[in-house]
Amino acid sequence: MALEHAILVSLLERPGSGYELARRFERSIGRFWTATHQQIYRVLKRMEVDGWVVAEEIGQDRRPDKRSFSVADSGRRALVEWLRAPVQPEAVRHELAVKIRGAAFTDEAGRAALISEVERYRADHETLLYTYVNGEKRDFLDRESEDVGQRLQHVVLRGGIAYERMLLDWLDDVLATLRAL
Amino acid sequence: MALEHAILVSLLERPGSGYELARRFERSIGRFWTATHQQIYRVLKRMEVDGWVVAEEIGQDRRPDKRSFSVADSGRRALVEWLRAPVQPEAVRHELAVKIRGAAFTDEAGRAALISEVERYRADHETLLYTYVNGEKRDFLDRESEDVGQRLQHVVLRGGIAYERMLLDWLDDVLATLRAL
DNA sequence: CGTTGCTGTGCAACTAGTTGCATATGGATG
DNA sequence: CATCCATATGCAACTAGTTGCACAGCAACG
Repeated sequence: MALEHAILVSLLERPGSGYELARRFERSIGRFWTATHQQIYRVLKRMEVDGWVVAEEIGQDRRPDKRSFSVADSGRRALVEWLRAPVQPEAVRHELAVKIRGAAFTDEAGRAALISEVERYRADHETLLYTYVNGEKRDFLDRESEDVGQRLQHVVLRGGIAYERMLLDWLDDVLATLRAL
Repeated sequence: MALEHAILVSLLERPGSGYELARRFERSIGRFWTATHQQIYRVLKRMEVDGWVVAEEIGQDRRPDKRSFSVADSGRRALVEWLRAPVQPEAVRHELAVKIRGAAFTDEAGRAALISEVERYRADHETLLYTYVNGEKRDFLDRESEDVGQRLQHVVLRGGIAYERMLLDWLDDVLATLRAL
């Protein structure tokens, strides 16, 4: 598993509570590793038991108290060790591709419905691309003065942007192909 | 889940045994939906119980007997219905991106090891790209004369090619960034 | 003052997927 | 003749991830 390690990276970048982590997984980290808050709390508990992270109770005035987590030495060592291990081959699950090949086995109306779905999917990813591009403009203005962490976050974001651009081009190809059937 | 549906598409394209399906999932279908033979046999059994597929016993001379599956009417209806449903947002799990951001928290030797890993990963995907491109040349010579199924398979393959090209470009960016740290 | 909404934490049950193992036929290699 | 490889099917145990639900504080709105 790598959720532990994604959490370690996120907490090393900045300590935070389970709730804050969950919100980060909806945004930045979640672009390449999704997780729900339930899963995060469960894994966080295990990591605390294993001594990878330590919690600090923080009482808050206008909000419920929270437990802010930081990475302990053994957690950092675990991360460094994991970084050295070979990258596991990804488990690809691209539902849309299955549906496109499945379109050969439905009727005209079914294909029309799929075209609508692809259009909606394309619009969502176009929005996502703009979000990324705006985030890049906002957070990575001056490439020369970036520190190590920022450079690495930036190159990962550039990957997201490249992916979304490639996806939009391909979706146009898909739409043209479906419409021409 | 969509493994059922991926199997339905594969069996509609051509009936086959669990073993044959497993081999297809290592190649064509597995480019966008991975599954092991154990999982396939289990799901296939459930699909048979549900009446989505029917098996035919085939005795073979030089090989163990096999059970060849075809899609039944109710399976085809289930697929058509699923095709109409909205595409679920993908659960992204991109381990390499986590490792790249994690590289901020290791030492020089750790980053060197990561660079080697990225190089290996890049070489693997370059090989994969050549496999796709060769497959395209072999199977999709004459775009005008393609039937519906081939056109759809081809557009999905073009997606795989576009993805691999984008990935290689990005990995070069990653390598340059890591080396310049 | 009731509802909605954000912050904050978590359990329980379920589903999907992985890993390790088992078994059998028969061809090819050394 | 033993071993390895490809074909062929499957169980059992485990791990990871999803879904549904619950509870609590406090602020803002009407």
